[in-house]
Amino acid sequence: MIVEAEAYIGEDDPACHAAPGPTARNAPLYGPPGIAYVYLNYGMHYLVNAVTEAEGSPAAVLVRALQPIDGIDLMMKRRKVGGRPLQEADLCRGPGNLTKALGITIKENHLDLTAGPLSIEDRGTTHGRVSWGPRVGIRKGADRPWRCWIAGHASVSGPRARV
DNA sequence: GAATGGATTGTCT
DNA sequence: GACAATCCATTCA
Repeated sequence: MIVEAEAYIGEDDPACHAAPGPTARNAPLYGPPGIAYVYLNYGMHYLVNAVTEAEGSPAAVLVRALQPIDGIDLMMKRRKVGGRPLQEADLCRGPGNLTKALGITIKENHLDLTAGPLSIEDRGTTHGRVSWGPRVGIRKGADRPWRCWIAGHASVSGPRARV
């Protein structure tokens, strides 16, 4: 279950990967909505986006955190680094962690999110109140309040619990 | 052809 | 609270 996400909308958004215009890397953003856009950042973390449609502009939603529901054993195995115990709520806490827990790599780029092994579905329910605020971890365009998360949820990323 | 910086995380002090 | 790890697309010469 997705508990945290950020929107990156259009070439006007300096933090959006589409800001420099169409390139080989951000090509999925210019394709049809409902497609996964995966890329590697900081040389070590894969981040997964859902390509959306925003009045004709290239746009995507970055999936930042999930609450694990199924396959927790497998996630534990993938995330396990040291011998330290791993909290269930931490398995998919943060955009880099969740791709690791789900085994998402660059191979999942451009996958159809409406079908197939990697998909997102609307279950029509929200577990808690949704808060909105500024996006995390970016330098440009940090003023846009395009991050949303479930208030107080244990799997929401960030240095401190946000409400 | 070479340099630069980023939508992060875990570890160390 | 600060910093290293590490790769690829873009930018500059």
